[in-house]
Amino acid sequence: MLEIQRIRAEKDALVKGLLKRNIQAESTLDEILAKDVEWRAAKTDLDNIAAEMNQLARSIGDLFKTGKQAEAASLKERTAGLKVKEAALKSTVDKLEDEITKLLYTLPNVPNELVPSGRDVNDNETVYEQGATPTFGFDALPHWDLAKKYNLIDFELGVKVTGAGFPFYRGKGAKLQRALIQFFLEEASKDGYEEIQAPLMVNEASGIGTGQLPDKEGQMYYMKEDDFYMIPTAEVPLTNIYRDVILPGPDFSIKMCGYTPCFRREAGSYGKDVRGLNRLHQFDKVEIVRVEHPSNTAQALEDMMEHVKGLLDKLGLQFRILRLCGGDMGFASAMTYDFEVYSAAQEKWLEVSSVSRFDTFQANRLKLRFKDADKKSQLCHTLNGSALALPRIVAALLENHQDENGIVIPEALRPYTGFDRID
RNA sequence: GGAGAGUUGGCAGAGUGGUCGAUUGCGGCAGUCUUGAAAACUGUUGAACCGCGAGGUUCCGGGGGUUCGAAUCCCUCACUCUCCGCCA
Repeated sequence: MLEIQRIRAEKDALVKGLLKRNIQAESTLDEILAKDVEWRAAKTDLDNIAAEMNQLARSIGDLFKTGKQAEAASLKERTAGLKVKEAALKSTVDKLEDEITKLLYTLPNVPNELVPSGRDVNDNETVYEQGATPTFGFDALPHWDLAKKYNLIDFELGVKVTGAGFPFYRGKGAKLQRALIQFFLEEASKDGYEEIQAPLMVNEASGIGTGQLPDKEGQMYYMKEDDFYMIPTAEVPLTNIYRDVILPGPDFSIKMCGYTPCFRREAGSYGKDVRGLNRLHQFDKVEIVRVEHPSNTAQALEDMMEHVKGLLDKLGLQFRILRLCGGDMGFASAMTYDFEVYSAAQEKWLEVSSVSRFDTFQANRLKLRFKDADKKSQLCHTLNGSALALPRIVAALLENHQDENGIVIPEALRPYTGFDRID
């Protein structure tokens, strides 16, 4: 959520920035500012009346103590009128606050200056590419065929036991999952991220903190009896560790990582995009999350990119990095890099990681602050990224490392799998 | 699931209707002393909002109520702890 102070101070810049998302925000911002002026006026009046009432109450107390009942009674009468006024102003103030907050919730984050304007995936900027498309002397199979052929993943069994999008991984398929998780976690640890095991369900306040709520509750599985939400990503519990936290000083850099299954309802998805591992309701992911001083955010984002690059490099996958255009970025992001691996058999790019900086957008909701050198509270910056999401990595590994008799496990992964081939 | 007890500032913990945003201790910060540190002593130390400022307002788990006045009384919800039951 954008800060009201920022809208007061730099409305024009925000309008310009949001244009990159193809959002005409001027009228909304003007409406917010108009309500803000109204709110401040009403708030001042309310405060003054409250001050007057406090004063009267004190006087009445004194009069009672000194036995001047009659005078006290006459003062009491004066408070009656004030009470009515106070109630009216209070409801005006509350209403305005509510309206302003609702409007603020509708506004996405303002893109960083590096973000290109644009409408959709076609306007994304490729900033890096590595690796070559593998060539096969035979008909390369898509991963769902490979998974069946080598008995790695059973989608139909998942449908029987739960439903579509909840596959079973078996044998070497299951071991490969476990190896990847272990590999990703170890690599993150080497880069200084603290490993954390987090709850897989969160409460409503946490959902609001990271921006899943309100509005996007349809994307999360919900436990009605207990009012819990299944996490769609480890970002939610990890970032919410720092909800309502004020860090004591300006010198901090918090790096966390965690493996969790992720649960997504994916309402509205359909067609070939959901084939095989491309889109699941439950999948595994290692997430990296950072809380940074605003002056360190740009560097932190670059560090995270390098980390993810290292992972894909070690897995021997062809990949590219895109800087997303305004229209393709997530709601809370100020800048996002997407990592895509090339799926040789499907002949298309698959998104395997998304690394984003949110600046103060999440921190404002979370009330995550630090004390600067002047002991003043300032909002922290948050960042996060997948490092990495498993399903599409598995898809790419199977497809790109296949030969006629099986699948070759990349060197870096062998210490974790304990085998070098699937066949 | 049953019964009971709680929820107060970074932590511990007072406070049962009137200058209480809150005694005190610990912790933090600053200073005195010291070559330096520790100890001791002194001072200081919650957050948000409005205001150029002076200052004002709000917050004692959340919400509502009683009252001139609520941390304190009432209602309600949430959460935590203890004991019993069940159980990985």
